[in-house]
Amino acid sequence: MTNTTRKPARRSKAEQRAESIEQILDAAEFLFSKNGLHGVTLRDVANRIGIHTTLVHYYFNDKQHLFEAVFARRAGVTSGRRIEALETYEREAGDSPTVEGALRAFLDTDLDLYYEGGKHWMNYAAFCARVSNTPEGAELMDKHFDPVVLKLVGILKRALPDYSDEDIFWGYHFVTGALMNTLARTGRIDRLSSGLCKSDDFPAVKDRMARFMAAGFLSLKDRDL
Amino acid sequence: MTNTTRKPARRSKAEQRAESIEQILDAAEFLFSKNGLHGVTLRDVANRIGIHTTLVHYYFNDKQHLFEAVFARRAGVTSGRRIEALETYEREAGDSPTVEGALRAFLDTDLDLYYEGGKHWMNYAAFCARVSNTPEGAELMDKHFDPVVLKLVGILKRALPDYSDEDIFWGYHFVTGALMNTLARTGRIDRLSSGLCKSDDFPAVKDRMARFMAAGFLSLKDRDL
DNA sequence: ATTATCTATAGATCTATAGATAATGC
DNA sequence: ATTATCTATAGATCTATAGATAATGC
Repeated sequence: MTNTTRKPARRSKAEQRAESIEQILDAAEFLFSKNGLHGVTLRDVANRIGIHTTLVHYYFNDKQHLFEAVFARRAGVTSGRRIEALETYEREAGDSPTVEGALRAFLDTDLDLYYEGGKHWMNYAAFCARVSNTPEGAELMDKHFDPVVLKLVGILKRALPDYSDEDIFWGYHFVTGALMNTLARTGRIDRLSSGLCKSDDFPAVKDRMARFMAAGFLSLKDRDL
Repeated sequence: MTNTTRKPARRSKAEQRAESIEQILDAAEFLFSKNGLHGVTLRDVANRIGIHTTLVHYYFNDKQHLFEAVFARRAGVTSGRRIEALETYEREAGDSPTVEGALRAFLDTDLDLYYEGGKHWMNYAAFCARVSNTPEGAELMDKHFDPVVLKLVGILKRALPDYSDEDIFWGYHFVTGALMNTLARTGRIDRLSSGLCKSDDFPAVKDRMARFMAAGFLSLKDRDL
């Protein structure tokens, strides 16, 4: 076996730095997804990858910064992909976008990303869901995801021109709740259904979710209240 | 002013015990709803009501027991009320229950309880939502809420006799996600909608939710996948 | 010379327990 | 006599920092 078939034993400092940072972020992402900001110590993170606690400080200063770095690392990818999918759909649909079309661009694109992205992306999904209803997570959700959500809302308004803004926003509120419950993968649906449904089965969710939610939106027409 | 118009200055030991326990549970409920199990210290709880930390130990042994006591205190009430509402609906609907009717018994009954129950019930709602996707909360959800959920699922199956169990359970999964997002009252919908919608506005949710979700269930008929 | 990593440790905080004090209950 | 509450404190753990060590980079 020649030397060319294996990685060089020596890594440049830049590579070493990048690798350490990624390892720390991966470990933190997993642990935060399970236990939240306060349920994870810097020691937990360091122990998980066999480094010293102080190295986490060296790279991230403190726990809050580490938390925000975990959130930010993948936020741009999911947000960017969905914005792109929504813009593509808008062009295709022309003057007559539908609720289901917009929701497919928004939801299916994201579910695919996590499901096809492997373990780390699934951890990130759980992380987002876990922290979405915490004080720490709330402002990060606003900061990173407001643009893509408002893009979706804009298309929904065009698809439902006679709807009030309140109806659109409350509909989105239901959609995001259902999505977060999916991303969290708590195993509750598995236990409730005696194993018939699996929390990890994002394709099963994708098969149903956009259609389900689109019908929900349409049902709000002519509410007699 | 005579003595009969005011409460007696002396409380019996039983009263004193009950009052201290309630105060501790109220404080813990509020703090856990904001920061979760790990984000709250026993000192935080004690300080909030001006007692010594050790008194929390005296009544609840440790933090985990306090947490479970907070969960359990009101779980029976919400579960019982909804089971009763579902049974009443079943009797009224006879052989032809509807999805929307079942969901109204399940959702509206609960939203009313929190909204009309005042501050403490709203805190409990946020507490449940906050911990529903945590390892600590998951098993408590199972333990306390499985019966009422399975009751709802049973009626939904009768309302949708040609549906697969998977479709029913995934539909419930969407419903509970949207409900938890409502109970959490994170303020995100407020900010997204520039104040048009309010997280606290449970009547607005009640006006839309059962109808929205019922239409979602009905849309899953004849899925071509 | 610079930077990645580790050693040692200070200082703060948290949980939990033992035992004292003060009130109620019989 | 019993029980609600407080005082004092042990022991564990956590964050954060200062400074040493070992590797890469020029």
